[in-house]
Amino acid sequence: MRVTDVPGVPEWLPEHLADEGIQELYPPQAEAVERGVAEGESLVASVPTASGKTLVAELAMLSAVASGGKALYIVPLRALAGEKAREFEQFEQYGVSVGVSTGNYESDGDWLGSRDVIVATSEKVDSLLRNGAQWVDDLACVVSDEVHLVDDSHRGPTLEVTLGKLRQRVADLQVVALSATVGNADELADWLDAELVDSSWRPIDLRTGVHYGQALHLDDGTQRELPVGGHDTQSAAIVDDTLDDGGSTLVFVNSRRNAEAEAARLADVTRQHLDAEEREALDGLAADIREVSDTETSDDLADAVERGAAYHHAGLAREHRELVEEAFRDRLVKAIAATPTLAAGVNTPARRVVVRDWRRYDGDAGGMKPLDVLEVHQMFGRAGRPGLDPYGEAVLLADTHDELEELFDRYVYAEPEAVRSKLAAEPALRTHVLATVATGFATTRTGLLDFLDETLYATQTDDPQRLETVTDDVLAYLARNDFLERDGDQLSATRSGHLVSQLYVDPMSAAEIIHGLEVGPSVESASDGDGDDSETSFRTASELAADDDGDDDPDPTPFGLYHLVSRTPDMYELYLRSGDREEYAELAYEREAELLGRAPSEYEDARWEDWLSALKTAKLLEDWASELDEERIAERYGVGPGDIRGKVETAEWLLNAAERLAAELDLGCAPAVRRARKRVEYGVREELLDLAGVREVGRKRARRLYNAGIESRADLREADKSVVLAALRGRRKTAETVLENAGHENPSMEGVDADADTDADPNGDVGATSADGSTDTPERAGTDESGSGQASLGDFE
DNA sequence: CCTCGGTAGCTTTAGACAGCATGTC
DNA sequence: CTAAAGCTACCGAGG
Repeated sequence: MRVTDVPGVPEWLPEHLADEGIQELYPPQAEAVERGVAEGESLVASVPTASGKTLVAELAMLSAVASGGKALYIVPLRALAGEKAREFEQFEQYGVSVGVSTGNYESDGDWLGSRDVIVATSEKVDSLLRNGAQWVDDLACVVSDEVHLVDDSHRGPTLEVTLGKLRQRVADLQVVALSATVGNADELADWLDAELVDSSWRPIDLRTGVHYGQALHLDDGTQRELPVGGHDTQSAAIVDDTLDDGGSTLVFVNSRRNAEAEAARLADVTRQHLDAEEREALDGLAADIREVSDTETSDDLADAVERGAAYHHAGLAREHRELVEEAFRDRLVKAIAATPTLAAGVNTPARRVVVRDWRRYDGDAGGMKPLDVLEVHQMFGRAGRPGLDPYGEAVLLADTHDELEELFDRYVYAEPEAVRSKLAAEPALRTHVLATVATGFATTRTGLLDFLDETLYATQTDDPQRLETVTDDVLAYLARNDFLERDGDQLSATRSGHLVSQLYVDPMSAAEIIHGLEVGPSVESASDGDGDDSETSFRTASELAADDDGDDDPDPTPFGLYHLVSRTPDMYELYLRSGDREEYAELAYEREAELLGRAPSEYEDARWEDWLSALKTAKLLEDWASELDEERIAERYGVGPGDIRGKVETAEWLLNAAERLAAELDLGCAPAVRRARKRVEYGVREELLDLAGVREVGRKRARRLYNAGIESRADLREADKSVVLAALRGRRKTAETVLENAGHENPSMEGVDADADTDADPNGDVGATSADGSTDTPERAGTDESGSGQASLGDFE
């Protein structure tokens, strides 16, 4: 089918596509058009990666926009939202406006409602629905990318419920669901009342197979010699062979450590294939990588990149990942060893894909579990760049002949699994039942069950009772925690229930937070403890005054609050390593007075384990909020820069929720919670909060200013400019901007010289001392560097 | 004394959404 | 129901 023959599409589109080199539709695209995607028909397209799904979505969205409606494109990842929006911006020249909305990014300029095409994550769409976004009623078309993720036990239910709500709210809404090839695309189509295109067609050839011994065994029965030769590993030999042909390779492994070790090995191969120009470019890239973060992770990555290889996993900072992905697309980095981050993320195709590890540790299963066929096929799908590679090749690695045969049966010739809804689980229903009632989607138990009856789960289950049973359990839980009220069949959300729904936290997190804040420190009058009065000194004069006003509950400490939000189901747990149990059990005892709520006993195994794991997270957050540098934190907790950022972000979000809940319930500690949140947000100690609130002043600059005697925003306005300039290490432009942001009358630095007496020595920064800066436990003694941070420690002792 | 290689035993284990209001070194 | 790679400490041989 030619693009000129597509009905319903705006008239400028065929020419635009022709300019892009698209004259003829791919077979699955043509089939989608025949089923009416461009004329408002709902459709499930179950097709391989890179077989033109995006164009199918565009045909649907553009014809919807052309007939006066809006289109919504739902993505599973924030990073994908940006990528998709950039693709759709090609249509802005025809007057189609595009907006993005994710948790950390909102389209600038006009309000979302004025956009024709909106790209958002499923959670953000859910949240927008909960918060009453009006433009939803103008939607004509919704595209759901990677719908097979409804199978995901954590995030799948959100997508499932959100699609259900959109369909219920907007009559005749066109739903275009794009899926990887799955075992039961027909069931998805049934659920969405949609037409089905189920195809395995690909624009470029993908050969799959297994490498065993000295040869690549391919799915068409052929073999291709590929000797391991002098190489250490099969993957190294494959990378070498691919490079001989000018291609790049993606190697999937099952752990971060494996990714790093593999990258180091592959770098020995890739370095042999670099020319002088590439070496120079890679040196520059390595320097950029080191610049991103001062951690071992960052250094190791740079070392590999200098030699033309890289690793990729969630411990990397976002900038790291972006740099690596971009360099790989530019063919500068020749091989990447990656965890599954890369299989699901932004588009990074390679000539060859190697799935080195096909089993992954699963604690619940008690050992290594084989990857799903669907997951392996997703990795395979990264092989072959349309228009650039002549073909793609994806292989698994076998050690034995038996394994060779097993891998062929298990993955090469196997059909992907069926997608199964995970909705009927308490954690999922807890949040969605509350939101469904709070937003008025359902006002009765019957109405709620009717709504749930339209979900994928209901169409798939052979135990219809189960959904009802779990729903009743969840309703009881929500009522018990005062988020919901029941009156016979009637359901209504309480004020706090509404708030919890809008804040988008798990009701169980909210309940834990509320309980912790209400009960307060587990030991009475924590601040009157053992003379080490570290906790009260965090409080400002006005707070102490407030306490004198008859409120005799001590405020929770930041550490107590960090622990509280860290033990919430919304905070991903940090692993306890060997020795950690003892270390954090000791910390739990030392800081017992600060911890909020009832501590579990050491004999309640699972709870105690969670308690300690949360304590580890809390300590990390406290270190961050005590200006400990990234490098030390990464080393101390065995995490990467990406993990630190992730924890901090989640803590910020949950502490914001805690603050709002405290205010709503009149708990009085909202200001203390706010300060704890600000400290995590800025990564500073109490005394820098004011300074770090000035734009362009972060934890480092604030500390330097403070050490130079400038302790507040007001000081900054009246400060001697030469002192400010010296504290900011002589950066005139920065100093001007900072003064301007602080509200200085005349920020100009013209004619000002840095004050030679002001020492901007970074060692003046507070180092590794922990926030209480007092107890001399062995574990801390070694990190207390002589003389560091004297100026500020006084405030804590 | 140092280096290299081999090995036994121990340790560790993927990912990433959301609120709100604006911005690091 | 189900593990395995990588790292470390250690040993012995060779230079």
